[in-house]
Amino acid sequence: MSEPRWLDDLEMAAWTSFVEAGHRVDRALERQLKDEAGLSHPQYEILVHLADAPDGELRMAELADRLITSKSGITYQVAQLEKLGLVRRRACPEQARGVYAVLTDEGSARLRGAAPAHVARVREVLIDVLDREQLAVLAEALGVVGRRLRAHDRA
Amino acid sequence: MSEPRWLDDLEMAAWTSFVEAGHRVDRALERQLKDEAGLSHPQYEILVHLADAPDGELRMAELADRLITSKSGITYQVAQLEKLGLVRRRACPEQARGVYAVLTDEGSARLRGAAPAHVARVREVLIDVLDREQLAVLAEALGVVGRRLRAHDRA
DNA sequence: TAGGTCCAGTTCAAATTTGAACTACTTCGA
DNA sequence: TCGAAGTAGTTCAAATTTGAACTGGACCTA
Repeated sequence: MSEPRWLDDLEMAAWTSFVEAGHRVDRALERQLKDEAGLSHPQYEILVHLADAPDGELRMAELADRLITSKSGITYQVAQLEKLGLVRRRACPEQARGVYAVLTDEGSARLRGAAPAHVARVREVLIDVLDREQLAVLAEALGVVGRRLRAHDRA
Repeated sequence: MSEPRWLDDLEMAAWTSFVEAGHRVDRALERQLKDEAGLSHPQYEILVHLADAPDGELRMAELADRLITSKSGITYQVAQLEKLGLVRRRACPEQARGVYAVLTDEGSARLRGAAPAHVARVREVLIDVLDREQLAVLAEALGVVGRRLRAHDRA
């Protein structure tokens, strides 16, 4: 290991802000969803990604990749959502070992009901606090960071 | 609930980038610390905050606030670190019910050993990917987001 | 077509995290 | 000086998360 290059003041400020904001926003939304929709954040995210997908269905591995969590975590959370009747499993017709998670009508309704309050909170804690220029830089800068790691994670 | 104001393209891009980057960076650092230092991210963070504090000690509640986690979570992780000999508990002399977590010499040494590789990874995944202007906007924008929520959390 | 290697998901045990009691001390206010 | 409310941490059970092993097919390749 060579000489470490420590972070200067600006770098440190960017780093700590990023970490703190990430954690606090997470917690705020976790609470909001639990209180107002009775869903955990991972559960809500699963519903969102399914709703976005064509036919409201996605393979388990695809879900794990999008939620940035482990395969077993997805198995568990999809099982929870299945108990709630919000998601259904469907064997993949071609790939024998494949499984689709499918959004049910009830899941879709639940998501529609939960979304407005969730979006309102997202605005309140993040979006509406920033101006357009800041949003643009965030989108661009963190977009690059995310894509680099995503590519690396898949490799 | 009034009409929800949905997110426009820019807002949505900022939001999803923020969430994805947050999760992926977290995971990358989690792995790095576990592999190269044998510490979990929360454990590492505790050591960092203690090292920053005067006399290397902090009250349990103060740690919980800085790590943005629950009180019981701190009790648990400090217990883990105590088993490893990296942290020690000390009764607070004045407030009878108070407890300090204190960084031990061994904890301090472990942190010094772990820091260079950790910083290198932080640079690799986030800092060195961005230019100075982007870092400045990140620090400013997310700084505001974090401080607002921190104030709210304490209230 | 036998044997090897991947793959997609699941299962399992262990570690962690959470919130809700609970414990004991402190601090007020009457 | 009594008792009600607060504080600071801990404990506990339940929920979640993780990685490692496992399962059963699919896909080579000789």
